[in-house]
Amino acid sequence: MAAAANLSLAPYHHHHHHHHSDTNHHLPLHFTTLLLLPTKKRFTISCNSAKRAAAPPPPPPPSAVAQDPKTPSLAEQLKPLSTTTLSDQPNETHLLSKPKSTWVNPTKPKPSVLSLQRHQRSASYSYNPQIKDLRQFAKKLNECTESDFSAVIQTIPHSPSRENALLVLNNLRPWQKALLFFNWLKSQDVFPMETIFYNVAMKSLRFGRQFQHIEELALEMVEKGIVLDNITYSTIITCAKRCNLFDKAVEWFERMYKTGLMPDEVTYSAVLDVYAKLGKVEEVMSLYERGRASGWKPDSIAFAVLAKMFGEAGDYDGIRYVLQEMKTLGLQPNLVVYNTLLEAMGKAGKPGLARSLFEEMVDSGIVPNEKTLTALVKIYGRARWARDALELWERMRLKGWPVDFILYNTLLSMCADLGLVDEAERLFDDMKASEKHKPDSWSYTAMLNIYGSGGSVDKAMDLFKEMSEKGVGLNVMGCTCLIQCLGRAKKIDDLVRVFQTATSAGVKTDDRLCGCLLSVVSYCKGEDSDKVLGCLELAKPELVEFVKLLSGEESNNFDFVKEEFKRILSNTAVEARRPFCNCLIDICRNRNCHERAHELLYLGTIYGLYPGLHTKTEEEWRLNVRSLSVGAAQTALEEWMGTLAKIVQRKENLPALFSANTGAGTHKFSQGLGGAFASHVEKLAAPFRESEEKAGFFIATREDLVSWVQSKAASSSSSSSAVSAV
DNA sequence: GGCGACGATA
Repeated sequence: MAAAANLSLAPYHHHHHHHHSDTNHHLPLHFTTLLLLPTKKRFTISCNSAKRAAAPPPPPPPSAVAQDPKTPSLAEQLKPLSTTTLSDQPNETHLLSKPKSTWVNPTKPKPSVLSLQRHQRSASYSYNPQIKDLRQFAKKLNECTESDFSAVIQTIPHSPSRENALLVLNNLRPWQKALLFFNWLKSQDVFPMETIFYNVAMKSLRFGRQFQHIEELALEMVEKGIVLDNITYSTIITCAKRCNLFDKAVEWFERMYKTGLMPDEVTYSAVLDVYAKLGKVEEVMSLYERGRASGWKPDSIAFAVLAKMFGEAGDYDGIRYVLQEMKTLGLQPNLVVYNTLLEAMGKAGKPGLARSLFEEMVDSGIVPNEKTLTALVKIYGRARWARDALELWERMRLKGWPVDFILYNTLLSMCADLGLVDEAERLFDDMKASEKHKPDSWSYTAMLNIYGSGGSVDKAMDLFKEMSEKGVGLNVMGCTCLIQCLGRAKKIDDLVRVFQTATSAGVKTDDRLCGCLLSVVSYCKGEDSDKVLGCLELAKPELVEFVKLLSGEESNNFDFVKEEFKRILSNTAVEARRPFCNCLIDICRNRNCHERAHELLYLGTIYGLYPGLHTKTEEEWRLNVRSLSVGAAQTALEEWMGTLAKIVQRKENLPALFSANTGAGTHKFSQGLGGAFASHVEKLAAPFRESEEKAGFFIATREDLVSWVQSKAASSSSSSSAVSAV
């Protein structure tokens, strides 16, 4: 409960006071804050921010509102908002006192911002006794071919009156039919085409994602002088959004803006979503505040949009802002908003707050659905909170909360990530026993992941057989898990068989799978290595070529290797680049090409594959090898020792402490790194010792290191350097 | 007898 209170109380607080103009000092703190700060990580909440944020000063007099003689574009309007003042609570006189305000609709004599027009469904329709016939007719139109259309249209059971025509148009699903019918209506010329006909036709076109056609209709409306209303604009905008034509969506909103039409709540949230999907957080917040200032009361959908946006940005303060705003407006989050907020909390890295928000939701009487639980399971999994995840699962079963495939599979992959083998098996059996949710290829993948990373080759292969028996397709990830497992068990013939089965069944190989094959190559010899390279040859031939180049007899020059390596990396998915480099380094070391291994580590570093490999503070220099393979970590250690030796010899300043972080091996792939590192330290006789307090750390003091370098120089130096030293 | 002209979540 304490955490729940935490969530909603602290208001926004900003640190960036520059740009803070005098003109907006009267606005509530959160308002100006949001408009002024740079997009990324704008806010940090400090503990005392709640105390510092006093009650907002009163709004300015209406005359303080800036005016423009011409109608500027929306972009122009949104930008200067940060230095422009707007009233928080406008009223009618306020608006009428500035007739040129962009947001006043010139076609309407009495603009009412506060009561936005929303269509009243009941009012626009009355009961139509011919509905059955007309629906049947619409069905016939839907099902006929386009060439039969003109014949079928003649069989219309009743006269195409305005209401009848609307009813039919409304029931035409395929956009082609809607467009044909719409054009037919126009050719009949029995009544004038009103806005609603265009809107209904556009709905169908949007369903078919026909933005081109929608835009043509809209331009036709403009040309014929038919009024475009909020429904028209929001249909156009959401269609553009669905077609990923975000610039078009903005363009049409700007157009609407220029006509002076007031957006209603639907248009607001549609446009906010467009800006949010474009990553334009500043614009979203400007528009949000502008809307609020002109009397718009944001609803749950608008807040879901905002929450999603802040979640995507991992912006925790933004999430708090949403909660605060809802509270201010006296709006209780609904299920969707809670789900969005929960997911946002997860993305912002706040599992504890997500958990308390979830409890708050349940306490308020809202029953979680599949999406809620999926979001939460993901969060607990990522936080490695096995206990919370399993307790949640238990609670789901007890309460009979809804489950679906995604939730089941999310639970399974959570078990895979946390190494919960027994629980995963139980869950998998549950799925097999259930009627509705038999394990699918995702479920099998999660199980293959568990058995694969746990080294249970036989169980993994049993699953593989079971899949083909049950007709469940193997996907790339399952294939990768299986191959990794077979590789470690040195069952290379099985590996090749799995690879061939998968590819001939249509599995498209990806760079992760190639990285997995490459890692098998790195620890295989002779014939085995050739077999795996044979698989890799089919998936990524240039990589095999590069492996041959690395161990080739001909002495390749560095620049050539560099160019080839760069070419391969740029044709490789980002997430597979470091694994490639790690494996290639391992391959070099296993083939005694240590020089080349160092070159590859160097190249990997300059291509940004190992960010944070070295960190330096005043007191401590650290080598961070957690994301490196064994060979790469050894290479990095050698490199570091060489550099440190030079620094000692040059008598430059050194910190008191040196450390190497291998990680404690809790992650399934990093196991064994610590041990391998320890033995390499021993081989080099480097003065690092495993830390007793911090698992996964190797420590050396400055004194140890200096004396090691000096003794090494003394023992290994030739007589000439010994002479020069004298 | 009961008619979806506009917006949100994995």
